[in-house]
Amino acid sequence: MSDLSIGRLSALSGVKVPTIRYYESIGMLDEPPRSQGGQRRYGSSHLERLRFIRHGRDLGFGLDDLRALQSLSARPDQSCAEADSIARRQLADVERRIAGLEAVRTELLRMVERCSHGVVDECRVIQTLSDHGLCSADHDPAGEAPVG
Amino acid sequence: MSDLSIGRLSALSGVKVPTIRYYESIGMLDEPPRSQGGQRRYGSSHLERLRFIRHGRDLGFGLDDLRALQSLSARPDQSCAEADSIARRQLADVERRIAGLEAVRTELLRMVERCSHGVVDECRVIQTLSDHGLCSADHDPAGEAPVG
DNA sequence: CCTAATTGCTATAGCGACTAGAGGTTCAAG
DNA sequence: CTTGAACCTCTAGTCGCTATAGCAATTAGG
Repeated sequence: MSDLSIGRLSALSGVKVPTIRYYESIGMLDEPPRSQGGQRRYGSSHLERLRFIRHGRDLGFGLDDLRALQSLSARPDQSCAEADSIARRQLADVERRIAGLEAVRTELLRMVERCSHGVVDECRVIQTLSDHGLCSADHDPAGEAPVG
Repeated sequence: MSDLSIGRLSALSGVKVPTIRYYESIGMLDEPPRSQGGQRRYGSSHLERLRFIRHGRDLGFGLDDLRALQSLSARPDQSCAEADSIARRQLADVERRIAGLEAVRTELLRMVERCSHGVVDECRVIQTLSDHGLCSADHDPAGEAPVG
């Protein structure tokens, strides 16, 4: 119990102050005790939890997944099959997004390489956007999500 | 002027009906004339515009970028330098996101490969999330955005 | 002990790019 | 002329924050 202010918790966890309060508001993080003046005072368990969340977010997990993983880790005797399946699902999603982005990258490269740097009328960038038929690869639905 | 209903326009462009109305509401797409009963009736210029938007969105461009590119293409005599720079910026962004996702993929692979499929207490998936120190690579801020 | 700067508080609204739902109206085929 | 699919508007919700406003508490220096 290290009695951290929200600012120190933020610095130690790498999670921004408003984000910490947001996590509390949606039930991702336990409400901490308060100082006499009403300011939040955190302990080491909060820091651990926030680091877990931060790391999971960096890996692209959604908050719902992290909630599920968190509640699993509170029951250490259970099978980790569910954790495994969440992680595999996330892996598949990341691989799908990479594949989509690779196709997009290829087409963007073609666009900028062929741009003759002349006038808009002959601009490959705009021509290509106007006519999907000019594309080679398929770069259709790929996927999106946070990655940072 | 082919007098398309919003449903036919949607089918021909690959953009969903509510999305077409949304584009109109934010000024991405001109307001079409209406039938006597008040239903939207589109012409071929709307179809072209929507295909342009759709293709650009597939490539990850934001609506603001597409607005800029669209207004450039309305002035065909100008230099395409700005179009080129928008496309290059988008390319750089895509490459940054790919790099981030590759790092994430590597770590997710490590997680699931090392999972012994036992109990949660020994689960690599949860252990890894709990302790960033177990990671090899950096998989920090990478980037996010739609990818199509 | 006093003050000033920093940090904290709540509450609300906004971001991007849609998506979903309710509850009603118009259109086109038969 | 009926029927049912497609259309209409409007509002609210999604996800994961981020920003702003207008205060109150804490803390470091003198």
